[in-house]
Amino acid sequence: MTSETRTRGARRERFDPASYEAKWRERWEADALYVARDDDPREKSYVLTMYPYPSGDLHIGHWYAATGPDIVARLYRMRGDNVMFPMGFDSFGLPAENAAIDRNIHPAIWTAANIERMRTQFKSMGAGFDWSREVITSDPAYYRWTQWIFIQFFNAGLAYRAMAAVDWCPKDQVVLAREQVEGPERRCWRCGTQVEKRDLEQWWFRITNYSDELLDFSSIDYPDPIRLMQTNWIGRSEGAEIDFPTEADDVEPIRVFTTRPDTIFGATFMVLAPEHPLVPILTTVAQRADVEAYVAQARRATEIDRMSAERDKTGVFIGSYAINPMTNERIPIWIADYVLPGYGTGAIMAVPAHDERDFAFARRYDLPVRYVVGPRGGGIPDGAAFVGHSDDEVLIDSGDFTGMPAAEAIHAITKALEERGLGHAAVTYRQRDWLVSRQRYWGAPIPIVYCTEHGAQPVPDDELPVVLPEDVDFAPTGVSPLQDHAEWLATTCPACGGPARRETDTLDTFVDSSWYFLRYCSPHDETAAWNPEQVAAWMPIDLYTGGAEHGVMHLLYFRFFVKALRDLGHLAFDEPTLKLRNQGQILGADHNRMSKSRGNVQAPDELVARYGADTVRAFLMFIGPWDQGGPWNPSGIDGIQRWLGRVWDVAAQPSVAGGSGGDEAGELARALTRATHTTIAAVTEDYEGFHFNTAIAKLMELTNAIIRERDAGMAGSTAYATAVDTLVVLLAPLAPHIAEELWERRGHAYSVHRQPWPVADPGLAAADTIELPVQVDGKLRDRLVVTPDTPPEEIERMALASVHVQRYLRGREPRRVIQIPGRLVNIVTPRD
RNA sequence: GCCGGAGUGGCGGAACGGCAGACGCAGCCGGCUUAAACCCGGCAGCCGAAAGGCGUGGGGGUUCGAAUCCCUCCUCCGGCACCA
Repeated sequence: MTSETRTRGARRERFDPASYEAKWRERWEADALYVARDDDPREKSYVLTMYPYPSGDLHIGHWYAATGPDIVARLYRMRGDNVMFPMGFDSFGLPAENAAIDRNIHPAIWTAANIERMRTQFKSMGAGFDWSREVITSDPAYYRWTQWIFIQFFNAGLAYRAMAAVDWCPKDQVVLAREQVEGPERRCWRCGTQVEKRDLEQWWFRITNYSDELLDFSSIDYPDPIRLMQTNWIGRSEGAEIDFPTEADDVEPIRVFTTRPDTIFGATFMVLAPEHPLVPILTTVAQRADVEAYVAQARRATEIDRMSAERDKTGVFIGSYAINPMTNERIPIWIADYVLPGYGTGAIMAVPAHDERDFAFARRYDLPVRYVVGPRGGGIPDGAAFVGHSDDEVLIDSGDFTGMPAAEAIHAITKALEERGLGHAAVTYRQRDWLVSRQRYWGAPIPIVYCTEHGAQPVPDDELPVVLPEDVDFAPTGVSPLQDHAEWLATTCPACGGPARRETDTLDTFVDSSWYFLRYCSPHDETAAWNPEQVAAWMPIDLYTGGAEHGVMHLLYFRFFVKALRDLGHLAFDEPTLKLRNQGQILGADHNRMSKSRGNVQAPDELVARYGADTVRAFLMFIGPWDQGGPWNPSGIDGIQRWLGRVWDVAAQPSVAGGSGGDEAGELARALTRATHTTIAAVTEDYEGFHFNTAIAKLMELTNAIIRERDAGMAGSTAYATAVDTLVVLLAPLAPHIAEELWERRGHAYSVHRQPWPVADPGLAAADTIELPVQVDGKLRDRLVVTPDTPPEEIERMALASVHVQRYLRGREPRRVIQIPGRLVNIVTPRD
């Protein structure tokens, strides 16, 4: 904590953030300084940071995540944009329900209390959030429209109900979307428990309709890692679907997907997934017992066992044969669990010579391996799978196609099959549809009723929202707690008026967060999910920030929502945000993720009490590149405190321009003006580019320059007054409270946050003289101080005259002299 | 295994292919103080008395010049993982 400061004997008023920070926050709120107005004619700028789950307390990571976009939003605002920077809460979800179970508090009450607390904590950081637009997703006024969107999707066939083997978390007693199961051990993203497979009838969103469009990033600016994650997740593969006839009568052929139709002459057996529908039909009597045992075992095997690439491949011959359509050979049909039922057609042509997995399987069961692709120059590979398929490889032993480059044969063989009606080019994706139903209470009820006569019927719009009943037993049973609520459960069919039963599953909370950014545009509209004019005016988001951990979940889902709602005629743009930036994660001091159970959570409250909000904000932005994050380490916060104390020292008095202090035209004044303008240019660029750490370094340098000039007697000059005022304005986005307080003390009109952003004058930023490094053979040997307009011949003459250079030249003529104008001189010595 | 990102002083980190270590932290010396804290001034990559030499994970390459570009290897972090 700073005590009284002494500067050259003069006592100045203490730098005491506690004396003014709260005062200014109240003033800003009273003046609606950050409230975005729909009728503002200036250019709009929608800046958004991912809203948090109201877990109970803000930790330092929330401050870290929010301060970056707050700085940029404040920059945009000072530049004259009409900025919307809203905040809300992603308030449905399991922790509330678990708290209810553990502590016997209703989820709604627990959630409301947490929101209250976190809102207060958020307000203490002085961020320029527009709280008038706050969205709370567990509010019926919000989830009414989540349900409305579900019904739009249902009516359009984008929401459907289907039985499937799904991931089930035995601890949370709930199904999970595939994206929510993590790592090779298949753990629940929320609690870390290993998931199980269960066959359940669930609700899905048809996100795969948009797989191709989701691969297109041409109109948006996303970080490369996110683009790659999404691209890999969607996993587009081009190849062919090929039909292999079987010997059985009246049985459809086996359709396979392959990316390597060029290897078809090497297909020596077939493998079907154990779940494949043709398995019971094609299994011969002799093999039935073995096959049934294997299928049963595959069903029981956990996802983990089954997916492990390390595990030995197992399978069973089912007794019948298919015909290779190119060679007309009989090839045996096997089942094996390394073929997955959900990808491609759930069946493959096995080409052991050119696929690692098929090779391992063939080895184990002694199946034939036939090489049909090899290096152009000959030399037949042996003893391993040979996977090359470029123009450098050619087909061998492949009938009419022998000798053709493999890359060409992919298309030629596909075409030949197509002409015979046995195949066609095809594309498949790894991405699956999004499983959205959850067997828990604290979520938006799926607005569907079941009628024995009419099946699944959407709840009519005028009956929305389907409100969660309050009096339920939350104990997890594997089915939704709503199933025990007879009164809520019973309803009537919208089609016939007869008795019907409500759907009891609720929606994945990622559904809520897939459209909250739209709600912010017209948060109080009671007649629609959003007002079309206001959405047209504000959307798309100009800058969205958040954690990269949402790369294949939220950041994919919200893109899907916008595209789907566009196709349903509700939106007129293609992407939710034009620009995305990810902040790094602040880890605990122990280098682990902050979590209550680890006890490594750093709360901001005590830091704010000790240092003030501005110091905490500036410190967080100073510790390193914003997109990098890192372990929490408070050493260094005192340095930030000292710096702001020095800023206070130079700026806490009225601004006096043109006073009696120093020579206005002298070198000192020019140097300070130059420093002021180079700082404006650099800080502006750094703020915009999210390089807050270097922006702060440059603000510190300007502060140090100002102090030197003050000590040199320049404090009364116009250049000095301008430098200090500029420093305060440049500081405003980063440290809004101290900037406001100093702005007032310097005698300027409220508010610094409404000041126009300064513009650097390149003429004033230009240096009178430059220091030119002189290298000999690339190593620094001397420096020249010259004016920028010194002719190159003169610079060369001066450089060669340097004693340091001459020592290395030893009287010889230089072989070359390289000049980079304004940057350096490099003298290359002769070779000898 | 595949795909990314990253390795720079005691620490956090700077550096359009052009002065490596900006800006800070911690440290040391000095001033202020009865004293300490705060504050202020200075020093500070490593080796060396100096001249100078060596330095951006290791090795190689391109270049007048490489932390930066290329190849290769090592380590750490993240994502995906039998996807045919």
